[in-house]
Amino acid sequence: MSTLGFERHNHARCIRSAVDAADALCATRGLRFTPLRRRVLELIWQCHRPVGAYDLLDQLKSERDGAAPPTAYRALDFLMENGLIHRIESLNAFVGCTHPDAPHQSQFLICTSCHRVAELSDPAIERQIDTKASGAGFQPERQTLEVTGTCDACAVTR
Amino acid sequence: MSTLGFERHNHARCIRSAVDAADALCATRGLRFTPLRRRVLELIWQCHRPVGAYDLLDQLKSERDGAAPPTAYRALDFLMENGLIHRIESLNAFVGCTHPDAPHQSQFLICTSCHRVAELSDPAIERQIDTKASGAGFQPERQTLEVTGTCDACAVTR
DNA sequence: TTGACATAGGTTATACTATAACACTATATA
DNA sequence: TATATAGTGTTATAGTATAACCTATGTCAA
Repeated sequence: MSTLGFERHNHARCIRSAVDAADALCATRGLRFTPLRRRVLELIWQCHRPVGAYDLLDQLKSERDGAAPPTAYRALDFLMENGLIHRIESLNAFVGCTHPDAPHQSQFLICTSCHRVAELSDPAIERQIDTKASGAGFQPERQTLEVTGTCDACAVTR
Repeated sequence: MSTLGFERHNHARCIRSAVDAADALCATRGLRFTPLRRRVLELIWQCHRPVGAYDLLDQLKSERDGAAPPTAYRALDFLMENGLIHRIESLNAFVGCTHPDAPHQSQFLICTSCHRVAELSDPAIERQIDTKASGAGFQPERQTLEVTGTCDACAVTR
């Protein structure tokens, strides 16, 4: 089974399991998974496309009074710090992490046609980058890999 | 000799050679390397730190009347389209390309201490990413790899 | 040489993204 | 239940990028 996220799947279950996983993870780590943080994570998981902070904010505004940029950004910061979402740097947008339990670097395939993204999570690539950086006398801390192109589905229907 | 850019070097010559190379490249390709574009490239090469568009703009404003955001962004677009500079996505900033002659993907080491960056340009990593993406049914077009951490010099003097 | 076209740059306005700072509330726990 | 800490509300502002329209300049064919 592919874990790439471009394939068809039961999305309602997909959202639920992401939120449940976050719930469990927060419980384990003693983190406060507040209604706002939970809601923001749900909104991000509505689709496999990266969501902008202000798109999120628009939604939050329609649901609660007085939502303002910090409302969104603080929740996003919490979710990022705890590995529940990733930031796609090249899009200034956020996407749910598909395996928040295992620490890993940010690796994404981004389809420029349907705008869906898939998390790559290739430990071999991660290691190779790490090795190369270290070999150059650099102490690597965080990697961001973003590959744009065309996903399977979009290539077929072209 | 390392090509990583963190080491000491004759920087005046470094700028000059970058601009000369750009000159030659534009001549070869029939591109118009206008005074504005040349100046923006020079400003970017003033240091090996990524430069923000508005830092650049401040400098341009002090040199020419009526410089406005589009003044900077258009020159930056030209330089990027032609591989003379790269955009560091995680910093919203721009840095000179160290080998604009050879097509390659964006690979950077970014020191969070001194804020200098070095271009990695590792074809093996590039290939591995390409292979992995293709294997997942994705047609890769552009790769962006950004590694943050601590450079050699900063690690020593800590 | 001149006119037509395309490219580059000037100018104004605005959209989009993110954070600072301070007040208030909720929660955890001693 | 007092206290400390974390979370959120609220207002303001900083930082990044593009749209749209206009003028100037370079290019090239007739």
